[in-house]
Amino acid sequence: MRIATYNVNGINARLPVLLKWLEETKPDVACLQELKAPDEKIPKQEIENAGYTAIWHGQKRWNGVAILAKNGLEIEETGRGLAGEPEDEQSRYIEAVINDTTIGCLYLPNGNPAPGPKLDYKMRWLQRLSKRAKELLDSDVAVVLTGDYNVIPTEKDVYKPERWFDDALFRPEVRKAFHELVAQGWTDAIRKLYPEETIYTFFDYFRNAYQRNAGLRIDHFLLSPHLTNKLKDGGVDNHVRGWEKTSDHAPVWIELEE
DNA sequence: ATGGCATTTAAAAAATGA
Repeated sequence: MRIATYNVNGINARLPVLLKWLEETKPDVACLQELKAPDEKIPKQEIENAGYTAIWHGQKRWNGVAILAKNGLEIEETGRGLAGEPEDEQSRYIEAVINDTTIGCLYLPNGNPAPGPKLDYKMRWLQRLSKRAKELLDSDVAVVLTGDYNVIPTEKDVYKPERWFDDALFRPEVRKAFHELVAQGWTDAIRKLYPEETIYTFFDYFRNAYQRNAGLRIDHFLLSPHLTNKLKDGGVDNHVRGWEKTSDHAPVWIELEE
Protein backbone atom coordinates (compact mmCIF):
# COMPACT_ATOMS: atom_id res chain seq x y z
CA MET A 1 0.00 0.00 0.00
CA ARG A 2 1.40 3.31 -1.08
CA ILE A 3 0.56 6.22 1.23
CA ALA A 4 1.46 9.78 0.34
CA THR A 5 1.29 13.12 2.10
CA TYR A 6 1.17 16.46 0.36
CA ASN A 7 0.73 20.00 1.65
CA VAL A 8 -0.94 21.42 -1.45
CA ASN A 9 -1.09 25.07 -0.32
CA GLY A 10 -4.56 25.72 -1.73
CA ILE A 11 -6.41 22.76 -3.26
CA ASN A 12 -8.16 24.84 -5.92
CA ALA A 13 -5.11 26.83 -6.93
CA ARG A 14 -3.22 23.53 -7.07
CA LEU A 15 -5.82 21.32 -8.72
CA PRO A 16 -3.95 20.71 -12.02
CA VAL A 17 -0.76 19.85 -10.14
CA LEU A 18 -2.63 17.61 -7.71
CA LEU A 19 -4.40 15.70 -10.48
CA LYS A 20 -1.20 15.31 -12.52
CA TRP A 21 0.63 14.01 -9.45
CA LEU A 22 -2.17 11.55 -8.58
CA GLU A 23 -2.23 10.30 -12.16
CA GLU A 24 1.54 9.93 -12.22
CA THR A 25 2.18 8.30 -8.83
CA LYS A 26 -1.21 6.65 -8.12
CA PRO A 27 -0.96 6.44 -4.34
CA ASP A 28 -3.51 4.20 -2.63
CA VAL A 29 -3.97 6.86 0.03
CA ALA A 30 -3.17 10.57 -0.20
CA CYS A 31 -3.24 12.81 2.85
CA LEU A 32 -3.57 16.47 1.90
CA GLN A 33 -3.02 19.58 4.00
CA GLU A 34 -3.60 23.31 3.63
CA LEU A 35 -6.65 22.96 1.44
CA LYS A 36 -7.48 26.65 2.06
CA ALA A 37 -11.08 25.97 1.13
CA PRO A 38 -14.35 25.47 3.00
CA ASP A 39 -16.11 22.11 2.63
CA GLU A 40 -18.37 23.37 -0.15
CA LYS A 41 -15.42 24.46 -2.28
CA ILE A 42 -13.55 21.17 -2.24
CA PRO A 43 -13.35 19.95 -5.88
CA LYS A 44 -15.18 16.70 -5.16
CA GLN A 45 -16.05 15.88 -8.75
CA GLU A 46 -12.49 16.23 -10.01
CA ILE A 47 -11.18 14.05 -7.18
CA GLU A 48 -13.84 11.46 -7.97
CA ASN A 49 -13.00 11.57 -11.67
CA ALA A 50 -9.37 10.93 -10.76
CA GLY A 51 -10.45 7.66 -9.15
CA TYR A 52 -10.52 8.60 -5.47
CA THR A 53 -13.03 8.86 -2.68
CA ALA A 54 -12.27 11.53 -0.12
CA ILE A 55 -13.11 12.73 3.33
CA TRP A 56 -12.15 16.23 4.34
CA HIS A 57 -12.23 18.79 7.10
CA GLY A 58 -12.16 22.14 5.40
CA GLN A 59 -12.17 25.71 6.63
CA LYS A 60 -12.62 29.05 4.93
CA ARG A 61 -9.38 30.71 3.92
CA TRP A 62 -6.84 28.64 5.87
CA ASN A 63 -5.84 25.18 7.01
CA GLY A 64 -7.98 22.22 5.97
CA VAL A 65 -7.06 18.53 5.67
CA ALA A 66 -8.30 15.64 3.55
CA ILE A 67 -7.72 11.93 3.09
CA LEU A 68 -8.14 10.42 -0.38
CA ALA A 69 -8.44 6.69 -0.93
CA LYS A 70 -8.22 5.00 -4.30
CA ASN A 71 -11.52 3.57 -5.52
CA GLY A 72 -11.99 0.07 -4.18
CA LEU A 73 -10.52 0.93 -0.78
CA GLU A 74 -13.03 1.48 1.96
CA ILE A 75 -12.47 4.62 4.01
CA GLU A 76 -14.02 4.87 7.45
CA GLU A 77 -13.60 8.17 9.24
CA THR A 78 -12.66 7.76 12.91
CA GLY A 79 -12.28 11.36 13.97
CA ARG A 80 -11.67 14.99 13.13
CA GLY A 81 -10.01 17.56 15.30
CA LEU A 82 -8.06 16.80 18.47
CA ALA A 83 -9.51 16.68 21.97
CA GLY A 84 -8.44 19.09 24.66
CA GLU A 85 -9.42 22.49 23.29
CA PRO A 86 -13.12 22.59 22.41
CA GLU A 87 -12.98 26.20 21.24
CA ASP A 88 -10.31 25.36 18.64
CA GLU A 89 -11.87 25.93 15.23
CA GLN A 90 -8.81 25.32 13.07
CA SER A 91 -9.18 22.31 10.75
CA ARG A 92 -5.91 20.49 11.18
CA TYR A 93 -6.61 16.83 11.88
CA ILE A 94 -8.64 14.07 10.26
CA GLU A 95 -8.37 10.36 10.86
CA ALA A 96 -9.65 7.27 9.09
CA VAL A 97 -9.24 3.52 8.90
CA ILE A 98 -8.27 2.24 5.46
CA ASN A 99 -7.20 -1.32 4.79
CA ASP A 100 -7.01 -2.12 8.54
CA THR A 101 -4.63 0.79 9.03
CA THR A 102 -5.48 3.89 11.00
CA ILE A 103 -4.30 6.96 9.15
CA GLY A 104 -4.05 10.32 10.88
CA CYS A 105 -3.63 13.28 8.53
CA LEU A 106 -2.35 16.37 10.30
CA TYR A 107 -1.34 19.94 9.68
CA LEU A 108 0.56 21.14 12.71
CA PRO A 109 0.50 24.90 13.42
CA ASN A 110 3.47 26.87 12.14
CA GLY A 111 4.05 28.77 15.38
CA ASN A 112 5.70 31.91 14.01
CA PRO A 113 6.29 34.60 15.03
CA ALA A 114 7.97 33.07 18.07
CA PRO A 115 7.86 33.45 20.94
CA GLY A 116 4.22 34.46 21.22
CA PRO A 117 0.64 33.19 21.18
CA LYS A 118 1.12 31.27 17.93
CA LEU A 119 4.01 29.31 19.37
CA ASP A 120 1.96 28.68 22.52
CA TYR A 121 -0.84 27.28 20.34
CA LYS A 122 1.65 25.10 18.49
CA MET A 123 3.02 23.69 21.75
CA ARG A 124 -0.49 22.95 23.03
CA TRP A 125 -1.38 21.33 19.71
CA LEU A 126 1.71 19.12 19.93
CA GLN A 127 0.61 17.99 23.39
CA ARG A 128 -2.91 17.27 22.15
CA LEU A 129 -1.51 15.31 19.22
CA SER A 130 0.79 13.38 21.56
CA LYS A 131 -2.19 12.41 23.66
CA ARG A 132 -4.06 11.06 20.63
CA ALA A 133 -0.88 9.33 19.44
CA LYS A 134 -0.51 7.58 22.79
CA GLU A 135 -4.15 6.44 22.68
CA LEU A 136 -3.57 4.97 19.24
CA LEU A 137 -0.41 3.16 20.37
CA ASP A 138 -2.25 1.76 23.38
CA SER A 139 -5.07 0.54 21.16
CA ASP A 140 -2.56 -1.78 19.53
CA VAL A 141 -3.54 -1.21 15.89
CA ALA A 142 -1.46 -0.33 12.83
CA VAL A 143 -1.17 3.45 12.62
CA VAL A 144 0.35 5.99 10.27
CA LEU A 145 0.48 9.58 11.49
CA THR A 146 1.44 11.74 8.57
CA GLY A 147 1.33 15.30 7.34
CA ASP A 148 2.97 18.66 7.64
CA TYR A 149 4.43 18.67 11.16
CA ASN A 150 6.09 22.06 10.76
CA VAL A 151 8.98 20.63 12.78
CA ILE A 152 12.58 20.31 11.59
CA PRO A 153 13.68 17.32 13.68
CA THR A 154 17.48 17.73 13.51
CA GLU A 155 20.20 19.93 12.06
CA LYS A 156 20.47 17.44 9.23
CA ASP A 157 16.99 18.44 8.13
CA VAL A 158 17.65 22.08 7.29
CA TYR A 159 20.03 23.67 4.78
CA LYS A 160 21.39 26.25 7.23
CA PRO A 161 20.62 25.32 10.84
CA GLU A 162 22.22 28.46 12.26
CA ARG A 163 19.57 30.59 10.58
CA TRP A 164 16.71 28.64 12.07
CA PHE A 165 17.48 28.33 15.79
CA ASP A 166 14.94 30.99 16.78
CA ASP A 167 12.31 29.88 14.31
CA ALA A 168 9.18 28.08 15.53
CA LEU A 169 10.00 25.18 13.20
CA PHE A 170 13.34 24.53 14.87
CA ARG A 171 13.27 25.99 18.39
CA PRO A 172 14.54 23.62 21.08
CA GLU A 173 11.19 23.23 22.84
CA VAL A 174 9.47 22.36 19.55
CA ARG A 175 12.06 19.77 18.64
CA LYS A 176 11.94 18.37 22.15
CA ALA A 177 8.17 17.94 21.99
CA PHE A 178 8.47 16.22 18.61
CA HIS A 179 11.21 13.90 19.83
CA GLU A 180 9.15 13.02 22.90
CA LEU A 181 6.25 12.17 20.64
CA VAL A 182 8.44 9.90 18.50
CA ALA A 183 9.87 8.35 21.66
CA GLN A 184 6.43 6.99 22.56
CA GLY A 185 7.33 4.24 20.13
CA TRP A 186 6.97 5.74 16.66
CA THR A 187 9.30 5.39 13.71
CA ASP A 188 10.23 8.33 11.48
CA ALA A 189 9.83 6.34 8.27
CA ILE A 190 11.83 8.51 5.91
CA ARG A 191 14.75 8.80 8.32
CA LYS A 192 14.68 5.06 8.85
CA LEU A 193 14.94 4.47 5.11
CA TYR A 194 17.63 7.11 4.64
CA PRO A 195 19.63 7.42 7.88
CA GLU A 196 22.28 9.79 6.52
CA GLU A 197 20.95 11.45 3.38
CA THR A 198 19.94 15.06 3.11
CA ILE A 199 16.21 15.00 2.45
CA TYR A 200 13.96 18.02 2.13
CA THR A 201 10.20 18.25 1.66
CA PHE A 202 9.74 22.03 1.61
CA PHE A 203 11.42 24.78 -0.39
CA ASP A 204 10.16 28.30 0.01
CA TYR A 205 9.21 30.39 -3.00
CA PHE A 206 11.90 32.98 -2.30
CA ARG A 207 15.45 33.17 -3.55
CA ASN A 208 15.24 30.13 -5.81
CA ALA A 209 15.23 27.88 -2.77
CA TYR A 210 14.27 24.81 -4.80
CA GLN A 211 16.96 25.36 -7.43
CA ARG A 212 19.55 25.88 -4.69
CA ASN A 213 18.31 22.84 -2.73
CA ALA A 214 17.83 25.15 0.25
CA GLY A 215 15.06 23.17 1.91
CA LEU A 216 13.58 21.82 5.11
CA ARG A 217 12.35 18.36 6.06
CA ILE A 218 9.07 19.04 7.85
CA ASP A 219 6.59 16.58 6.31
CA HIS A 220 6.85 13.27 8.12
CA PHE A 221 5.51 9.76 8.44
CA LEU A 222 5.35 8.28 11.92
CA LEU A 223 4.69 4.54 12.00
CA SER A 224 3.39 2.48 14.90
CA PRO A 225 5.45 -0.62 15.85
CA HIS A 226 3.21 -2.93 13.79
CA LEU A 227 4.35 -1.22 10.64
CA THR A 228 8.08 -0.72 11.14
CA ASN A 229 8.94 -4.06 9.59
CA LYS A 230 6.43 -3.57 6.79
CA LEU A 231 8.11 -0.42 5.53
CA LYS A 232 9.40 -1.33 2.06
CA ASP A 233 10.24 1.96 0.43
CA GLY A 234 9.64 5.66 0.47
CA GLY A 235 10.82 9.00 -0.79
CA VAL A 236 10.05 12.53 -1.87
CA ASP A 237 8.49 13.36 -5.24
CA ASN A 238 11.01 16.14 -5.59
CA HIS A 239 10.33 16.92 -9.23
CA VAL A 240 6.75 17.94 -8.44
CA ARG A 241 8.17 20.95 -6.61
CA GLY A 242 9.61 22.02 -9.95
CA TRP A 243 6.29 22.07 -11.79
CA GLU A 244 4.47 25.25 -12.82
CA LYS A 245 2.07 26.72 -10.25
CA THR A 246 3.23 24.17 -7.69
CA SER A 247 3.05 24.06 -3.89
CA ASP A 248 6.06 25.05 -1.81
CA HIS A 249 5.97 21.52 -0.38
CA ALA A 250 6.88 18.38 -2.29
CA PRO A 251 4.81 15.21 -1.87
CA VAL A 252 6.29 12.47 0.31
CA TRP A 253 5.35 8.78 0.12
CA ILE A 254 5.96 5.40 1.69
CA GLU A 255 5.24 1.87 0.55
CA LEU A 256 3.95 -0.61 3.14
CA GLU A 257 3.86 -4.36 2.64
CA GLU A 258 0.29 -5.65 2.59
C1' DA B 1 19.36 41.50 8.93
C1' DT B 2 15.89 42.09 5.67
C1' DG B 3 12.86 40.87 2.14
C1' DG B 4 11.96 38.05 -1.06
C1' DC B 5 6.79 34.98 -3.13
C1' DA B 6 2.17 32.88 -3.15
C1' DT B 7 -2.61 32.19 -1.66
C1' DT B 8 -7.11 33.66 0.11
C1' DT B 9 -10.96 36.89 0.49
C1' DA B 10 -12.87 40.28 -1.88
C1' DA B 11 -12.36 44.18 -4.52
C1' DA B 12 -7.23 47.04 -2.02
C1' DA B 13 -4.77 45.45 1.04
C1' DA B 14 -4.31 42.47 4.98
C1' DA B 15 -3.40 37.95 6.93
C1' DT B 16 -0.88 33.82 6.73
C1' DG B 17 2.66 30.87 5.72
C1' DA B 18 7.69 28.58 6.94
